[in-house]
Amino acid sequence: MTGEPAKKPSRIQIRNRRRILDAALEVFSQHGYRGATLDQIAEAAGMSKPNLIYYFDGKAAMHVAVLNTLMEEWLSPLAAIDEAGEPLEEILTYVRRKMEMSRKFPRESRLFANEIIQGAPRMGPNLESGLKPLFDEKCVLIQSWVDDARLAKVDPQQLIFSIWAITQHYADFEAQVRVLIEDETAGWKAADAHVETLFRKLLVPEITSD
Amino acid sequence: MTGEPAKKPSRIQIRNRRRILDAALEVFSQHGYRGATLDQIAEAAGMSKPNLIYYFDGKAAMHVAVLNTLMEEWLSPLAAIDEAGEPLEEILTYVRRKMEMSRKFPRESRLFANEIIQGAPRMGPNLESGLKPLFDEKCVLIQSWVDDARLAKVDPQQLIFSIWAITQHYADFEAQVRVLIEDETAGWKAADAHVETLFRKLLVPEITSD
DNA sequence: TCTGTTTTTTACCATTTGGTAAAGGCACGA
DNA sequence: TCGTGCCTTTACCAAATGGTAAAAAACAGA
Repeated sequence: MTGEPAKKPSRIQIRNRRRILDAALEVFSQHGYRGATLDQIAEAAGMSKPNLIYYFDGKAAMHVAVLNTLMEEWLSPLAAIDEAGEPLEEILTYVRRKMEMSRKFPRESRLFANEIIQGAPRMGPNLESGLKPLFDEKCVLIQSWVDDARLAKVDPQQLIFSIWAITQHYADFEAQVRVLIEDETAGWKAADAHVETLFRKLLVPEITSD
Repeated sequence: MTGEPAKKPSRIQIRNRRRILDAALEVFSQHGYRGATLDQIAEAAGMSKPNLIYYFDGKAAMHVAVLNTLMEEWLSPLAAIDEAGEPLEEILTYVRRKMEMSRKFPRESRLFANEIIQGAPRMGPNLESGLKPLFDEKCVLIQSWVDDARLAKVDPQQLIFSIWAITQHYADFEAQVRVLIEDETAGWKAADAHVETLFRKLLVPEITSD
């Protein structure tokens, strides 16, 4: 029923596909889909343009491949929020992991940012099917924590948006941050401390009287 | 010393320049600099492509013109933070005005976001000369408020980043927000309340004992 | 080593795109 | 009414860009 035999990919295929995806990530994240050219990607991947087409069925397919490849990893910190854990600590851990990802994978962050800002023209369905269910699930979980007074009263949806906005800001708007903050290392340290404080103050549950 | 005589622009010039800038804003904000085409802008402006070039010296010049035209207005809420005002109320007013701008001028927000994400290749100097002085000035002000215990201890730079990140998120990532939030009107209301709470909790000064 | 298959490259090509040349249209004062 | 100078458009162009054809090169199994 699956149509094609789907032969096992050779070692060369695996290596080259990886190289192309990495090059594509580099170029797409810096210039956006439209601004990226196959020549740029080819050069970054160290191979000729037609060879890209040999491995991926055109520019659009390459873009989708990059997005899909990274999507799961990108959402893994959210997925890792544990129902059984201590609510405040779970959320703060999530925040810390997001900050870490902004630092380690700014290209991935900008790739998604570019796509979303431009209206997610090539990722729309993926948002519905991949992101939305996970988002909804975690919102329900956080709401239950709020209802049990284990977190301060907060709108789970808005909370997650805030976390995304702040943590990804450091990667997405890095060019601006760099202009405004002289010492980069100190800046990151201050950012970590600030974000920790901010969400702690927002989320620490009130002392109830009953 | 100013070189050209700089004749007064005719009514037609004023009208058409405005129309072009608006069309350019529309197209640039949706597709980014590279993704936008002169044909798209021409169509949006309701005139022929060479006519654009008659009014603006090429695509890059148009982009810079749009950015510069909007820069001042975009920063006006930050500039409006008043040294003489009540600290917490000043900051919250700033936050509210930023939220309002996200709602009313999402195109402007996305225009800047696109530019910054891609490394501000055409706006770099403008950030240094236009944004940085204002940013530094307001950081000093906020720091003085903190030192006087009129605000909770907070890193002014990080505070401003947080405000930008959260408020602009609703405009820049609207495509994502729309997928995840069903009721748009309710979403905006919740956003307003959430943002208000978040920054109030962060900034309300501790009761000091001495 | 020989052979069939996979991988890669060298020309190409059609379209798109930023920009130009030059002529036509139009408003407005003399 | 007639120029005169501002405005606008119709062709065009050269470069860039996504993609193809087909041959060369590298590779793997017998």
